[in-house]
Amino acid sequence: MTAVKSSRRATGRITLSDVARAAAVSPITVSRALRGERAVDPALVARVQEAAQRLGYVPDPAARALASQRSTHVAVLIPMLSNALFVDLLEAVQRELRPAGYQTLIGITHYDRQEEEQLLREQLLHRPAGLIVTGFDHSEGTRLLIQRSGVPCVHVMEIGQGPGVHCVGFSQAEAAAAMTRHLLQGGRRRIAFGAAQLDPRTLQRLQGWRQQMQQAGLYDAKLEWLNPAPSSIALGAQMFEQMTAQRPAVDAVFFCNDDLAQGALLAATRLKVAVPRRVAVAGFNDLTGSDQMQPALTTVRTPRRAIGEQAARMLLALMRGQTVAPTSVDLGFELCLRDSA
Amino acid sequence: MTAVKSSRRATGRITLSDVARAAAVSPITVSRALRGERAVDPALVARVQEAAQRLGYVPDPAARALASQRSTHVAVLIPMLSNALFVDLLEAVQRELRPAGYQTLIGITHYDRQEEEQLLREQLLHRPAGLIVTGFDHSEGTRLLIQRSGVPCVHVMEIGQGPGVHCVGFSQAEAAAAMTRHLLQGGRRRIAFGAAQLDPRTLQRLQGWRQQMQQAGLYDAKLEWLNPAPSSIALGAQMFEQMTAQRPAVDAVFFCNDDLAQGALLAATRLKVAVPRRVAVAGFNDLTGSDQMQPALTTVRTPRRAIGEQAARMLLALMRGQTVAPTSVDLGFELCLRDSA
DNA sequence: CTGAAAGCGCTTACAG
DNA sequence: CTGAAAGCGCTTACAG
Repeated sequence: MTAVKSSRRATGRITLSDVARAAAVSPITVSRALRGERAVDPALVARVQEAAQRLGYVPDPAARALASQRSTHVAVLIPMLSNALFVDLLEAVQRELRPAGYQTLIGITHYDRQEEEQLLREQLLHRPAGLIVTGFDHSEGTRLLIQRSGVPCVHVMEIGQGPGVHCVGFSQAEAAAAMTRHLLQGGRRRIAFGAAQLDPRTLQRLQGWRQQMQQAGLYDAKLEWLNPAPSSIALGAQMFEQMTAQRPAVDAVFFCNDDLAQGALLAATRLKVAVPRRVAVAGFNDLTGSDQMQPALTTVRTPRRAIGEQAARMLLALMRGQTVAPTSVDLGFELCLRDSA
Repeated sequence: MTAVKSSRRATGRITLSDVARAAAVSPITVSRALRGERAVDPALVARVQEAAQRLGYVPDPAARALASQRSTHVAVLIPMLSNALFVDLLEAVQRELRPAGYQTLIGITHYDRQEEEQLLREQLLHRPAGLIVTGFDHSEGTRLLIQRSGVPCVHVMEIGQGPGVHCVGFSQAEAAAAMTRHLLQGGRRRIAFGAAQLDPRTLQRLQGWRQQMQQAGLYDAKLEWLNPAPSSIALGAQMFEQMTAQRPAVDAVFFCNDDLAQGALLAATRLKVAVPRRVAVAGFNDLTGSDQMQPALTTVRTPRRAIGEQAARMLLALMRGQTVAPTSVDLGFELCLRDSA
């Protein structure tokens, strides 16, 4: 015989007050017991949890967000989903965040700083509990928005921005340098660098290659093959064709991303250019399919799943108000030596 | 000289009341004017809009959701982001929804009906304004949740479920049948069907192939090469190797997805199996890279971007309370004949 | 066409 | 350790 409250705007939803009534405590106590906040009598906590369970109570995210000025959303800003790298990253982030009760709000920036700022502005209206952004190359507006919002933020894919900035990634420049050293050690002298998109991380890889080539006394600006168009298999094929036609002396090409390298290998087959005999080909990221290429692609394996996982965990700690140390986590990389270089 | 309201819990946010004060009307009038709801005196609308603009007012999504029992979120349930198909779909959806003021909440089901139901249950707590789900193969619980929630819903990728169900897609079976007919017309007799994942749409394609083969009097269960593992380039290579070893008489293989077919072409190169001379290879979806393969892959081009766009527009109309006709939109497909078959 | 009142379902800030 | 009151910023339902 329960008296049914019937308001003009009743939603039928089980509320905190319903649980409070069932457990014979005040709504505030229910709120605290369920969130594990402050000290609540363990006996009451048990009673409240039992009642909540029995009634099938689930907190209303909108009400909670309005009252606490903080939602259960985590905004994730990534450049592009068509780069499989970010799909892996995102899946790892979601796998950590969802069980903790957070929803992921994805913003695709298309490698555009203005679009990123606009997206962030929109996301911030939802008062996200946390933020995950790609790299450090942001507009001044973006930087200010992040800072002033006070929302915990973790940067992914890159490392090293001094204290106060939380990040999980690896050194893009060092990874590229390591692959360049491998090519040099293999006896290659005229090692070209093929890059597309020309986003910040690509340029850091370019720097790593440059530095090694200069150190070896082999740097030549003509070996840089840069194209601002989006990275793709087709573009890699096209770049490889042009390169072999215009730079016949090149004995290795290091591509900034595997899709370009895969395209190059397909073009090499078509053009009957012997890989690695005449030209070695190396890629970056170890994307799906690279191990199946003819010859199998030598590349740099990057830990994007681990980055997503660690970044999410770091953010979870920050959102709980904990202090995180170290603030910069370097997850390294691995040379993946196969047959093409 | 404005009097600054200073509450114990002030958030610093510009609110509806601030705009109301500035425009010298009541908050309700501001609410109505800004949403374009009901009839408001055009002069007042202008005054309100001017004030809102000047103060930089943006509505609070949480407050709005709490009061109206409806958020500005649209939940999108898709099987997997590692299938480029769904990335294309998703990008198209976002491109339509974002300018209309809706945020996309992505749920990845991993082709699992129970996970889909769980995700939907979580999403529904956020009172989404709309729902986009993949296909029609849902658990009974999912079906009930959608129905009882009353949230407008559009199904994508498939068509034809009778009235009352909104969908945008194409006939998977017919598309597969068309490719099978092409292979038959090319003189192929022992056409194998290679499939992975075995999700509902893959099985519909299998049906389309079966029906054509039976009609041609060429059906043989041994030609079905089915693997429940996730679709990938590596798996396609492996399946092709096994098939050519165990079914030497096969003169064509029709794969249910391009990644499998790409892997098969790479394996063929490795095994020195002449494509299409000895075995024709066909794929499905025309994914990135298929045009670059050696030989270029013959496949079925599917309109996933158009599907995303149309589905989003249909949903927008439904969310506005409009009636949509027709409720089922068939966007067709296109044979993409290249060199491999 | 416009508004005063009440309410959406939580949490904060203050007391005790 | 627990609670009564007030408030978060909107919209609904009812009047006029």
